[in-house]
Amino acid sequence: MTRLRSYGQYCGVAHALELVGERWALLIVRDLILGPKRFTDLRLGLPRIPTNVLTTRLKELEESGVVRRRALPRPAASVVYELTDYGSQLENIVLQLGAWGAQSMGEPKPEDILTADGAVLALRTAVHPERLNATERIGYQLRIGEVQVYAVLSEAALHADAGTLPDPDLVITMADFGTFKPLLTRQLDPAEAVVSGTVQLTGDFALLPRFIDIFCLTDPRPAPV
Amino acid sequence: MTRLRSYGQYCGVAHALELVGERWALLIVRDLILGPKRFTDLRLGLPRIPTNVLTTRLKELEESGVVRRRALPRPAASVVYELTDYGSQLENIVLQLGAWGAQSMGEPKPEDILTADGAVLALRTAVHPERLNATERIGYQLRIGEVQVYAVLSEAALHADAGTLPDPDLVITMADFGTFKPLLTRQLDPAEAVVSGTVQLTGDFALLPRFIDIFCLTDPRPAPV
DNA sequence: CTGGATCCCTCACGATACTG
DNA sequence: CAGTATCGTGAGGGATCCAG
Repeated sequence: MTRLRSYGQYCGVAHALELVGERWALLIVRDLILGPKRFTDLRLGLPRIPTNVLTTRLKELEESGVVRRRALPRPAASVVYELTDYGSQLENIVLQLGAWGAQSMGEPKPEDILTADGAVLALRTAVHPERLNATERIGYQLRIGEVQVYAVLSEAALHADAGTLPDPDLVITMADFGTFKPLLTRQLDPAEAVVSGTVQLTGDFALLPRFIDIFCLTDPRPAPV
Repeated sequence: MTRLRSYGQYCGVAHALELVGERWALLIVRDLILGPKRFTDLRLGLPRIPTNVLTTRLKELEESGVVRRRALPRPAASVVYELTDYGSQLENIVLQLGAWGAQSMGEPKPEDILTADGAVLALRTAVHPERLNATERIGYQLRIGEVQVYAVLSEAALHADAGTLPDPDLVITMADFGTFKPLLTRQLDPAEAVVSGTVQLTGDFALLPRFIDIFCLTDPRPAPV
């Protein structure tokens, strides 16, 4: 049933692509990086995926040892999919691939969506950990189109997730999520964006440059671990 | 003609996969990492690829700005494909993907081949640059099945390529290329392999442990640049 | 409501043959 | 050498249906 199409090469890259190179597979891994998810959650994050393809991919990834299927204990009569240890080793590769792809990403097409997971991933990709300092404690709330995500910098670490923060130091709002990437790549000047109303701020305005500094996709980046 | 199937997400990973996520695409990039290649060279390195698919992929990769098609000057009435600067940024990602895939790679199947490029890539992936030292100068010649590749360590850098070396310090020969990966992952004990005849040596035997030490896929690795 | 299974259609892939 | 042409197959896309 699960026929793995071989590339006919004894090569790590070829074998890796046999495991996670099928269409949709790496996007499933991407969504699972942020934590275990149910079938339906994955569907929502991958709006165009046919359910049969999702089923097939999950089976293949499970068989490959990348994903584990786990039944939740009572009372949640449900099932979650999560990355195995082996699958988790893809995390940095997927993030780097995202950073590479983001460079050549233009305006969003009309049918494109931005998920909260996508925004969180973008923050985790873009962050420059070496620029954080231990004494600093900042809470950013982002509203990007419909999605709400937050980023907390404390103890030289980033905590980013979907949802809202109780007392953010700065709320950054943009109606169009097409604004987000130019901001992170410095194609869009923050000050200008605020003046033109493309980006709206609530809170300590002075924390915006710091945000751009910490989350910049184009600055040279020390190698991730 | 070139219809790019969209994933419908405004996300760096999704966009990256639209550029290089099609079947065979990353293997083409992989082969081009080692330098410009002609159409026929690519065919030889990708033994199972249909020529029309290779043509299509090259066009798509060119359109995506990953690959550049360049006509060679006279007298070589020919064409080569090479990575653009943007495409070259995939190098580390592809190597890391190869290291990830190699971990779960079993015995080669009967139809699998090993190309010289594959072996060179494996060496460049497996090398621990931080273990090289500036004073050391070693030339290894490897014969893995039919392929011949060499690795020269000098001035704390690795030079690996297909072909032969004039005066190697150690020649490492293995008839079956299935032996190569277990050696690099320390699943196969070098001393045992030599005693059993799976691996044959000519030259300074004492340089074999050093080889395994420098090229070890499983040891924790400082982040690549 | 979650977690799929089934059906049908289309197009990308794969194999082979052929050409400038 | 560097591709095009042709054609069959099967994986992906999309809608619908079903069991717990």
